[in-house]
Amino acid sequence: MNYWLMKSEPDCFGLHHLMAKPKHTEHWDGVRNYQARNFLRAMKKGDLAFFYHSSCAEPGVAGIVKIASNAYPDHTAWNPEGEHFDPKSSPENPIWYMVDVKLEREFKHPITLTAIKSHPALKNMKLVQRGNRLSVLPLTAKEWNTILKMEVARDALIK
DNA sequence: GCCAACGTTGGC
DNA sequence: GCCAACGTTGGC
Repeated sequence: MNYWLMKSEPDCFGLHHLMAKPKHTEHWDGVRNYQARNFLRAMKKGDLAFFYHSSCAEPGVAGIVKIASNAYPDHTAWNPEGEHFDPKSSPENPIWYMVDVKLEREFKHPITLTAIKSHPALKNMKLVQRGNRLSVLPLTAKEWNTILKMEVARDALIK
């Protein structure tokens, strides 16, 4: 079991868009960065990932998704009309990959980037390191559990 | 909208 | 292989 963090802009495809899909499942397409692609290919069906909202008013972890498939070729790279077209990729020689994700649950209260940055146990997270721009990145089990505990603690605080 | 950080491209 | 130019990401 591995843990991941996947970024998306909520205006484009947020957690609620995923919730609206049949079976709360959708493919995670459009990754066009080799390092992020390699992480996608390292994913195994059954892994868990945080759904992270980026480039919005309050960036942070919005919920949890389960990786619902192993990686397979991203066919959106083959559509010349599509936003994510890449002429270098073909069905015979796919460059880009995607996985299916299924929404597990939405956090009652998102864990904001500010909260993540201020937590001492998370200072080595890839997310908060200098110049990080990867849209898919791995988490340690410790980082995963720390964020889960932050959600519980925040919930208790508000009650 | 600004800008820092990074990846990619292409000339040499 | 080097590196300048350019495009993109994403927080602020």
